[in-house]
Amino acid sequence: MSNSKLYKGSLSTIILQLLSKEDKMYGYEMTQRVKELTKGELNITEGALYPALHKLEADNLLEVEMKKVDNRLRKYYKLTQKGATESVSKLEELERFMQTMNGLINPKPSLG
Amino acid sequence: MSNSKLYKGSLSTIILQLLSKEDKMYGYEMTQRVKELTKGELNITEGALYPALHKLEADNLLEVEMKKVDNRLRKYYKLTQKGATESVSKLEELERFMQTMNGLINPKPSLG
DNA sequence: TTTTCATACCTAAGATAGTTATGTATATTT
DNA sequence: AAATATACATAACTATCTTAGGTATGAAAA
Repeated sequence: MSNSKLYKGSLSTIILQLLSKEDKMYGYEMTQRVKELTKGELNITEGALYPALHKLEADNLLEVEMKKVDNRLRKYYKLTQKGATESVSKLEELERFMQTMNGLINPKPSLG
Repeated sequence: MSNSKLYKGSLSTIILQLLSKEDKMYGYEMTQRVKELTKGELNITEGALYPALHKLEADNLLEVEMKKVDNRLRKYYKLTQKGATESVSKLEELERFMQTMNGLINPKPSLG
């Protein structure tokens, strides 16, 4: 995924975020999209991605549609209603996380 | 630690960051400091903290000094030279991570 | 033409970093 | 006297990832 351990725990957030911007995507496409959006900084491994997709589907956040393209099978994922809601709260969670970490590395001096 | 899984992988960064601002701290003090700095958003559990401190010490990033205060034992940790260097690179890593995540949730439209 | 690379899915073993629960001990507060 | 705060610690469990493999098709390079 990356040499940095900070990405641990962020994969489902990333997937939901991708799908909130794009109606439907398939797994391999997500790895490529993330690679280009992050200029190679983040490479999602398939061993992490596919289990994560299956879990999101099992949790009813994603639904699947199979499609055959060029004689090759693709599994397109899209957000369910529940998934759309979750993607919003995951985004808020991420923003809260970043604010919190910022407050830790750059503490405001207490007034007084 | 927090209900959010995003903090997973950030603990050593946080510890090093605390110690780059404060000459020496002991474990319990770190949990309290983080709690106040994050207004309760982040509570470091002892089950996570102590093993993390031991690992940082084993990796030669921290050194220990025992002190008896009020008849209670405290283990004060401070950065080694190596730890000071590492705290800087961990900080850069965190900032890169946040930039990357920001680029994912708020992609710049490609020019053209 | 055969091998390699890209596309496209998948799982399983192992590593790692947490949680939850528990233990010890002293000091303070209720 | 009992509960809470201080201060350390470990152990069983869980979740998420890495590493390493597997299947299969199509395109490019050797």
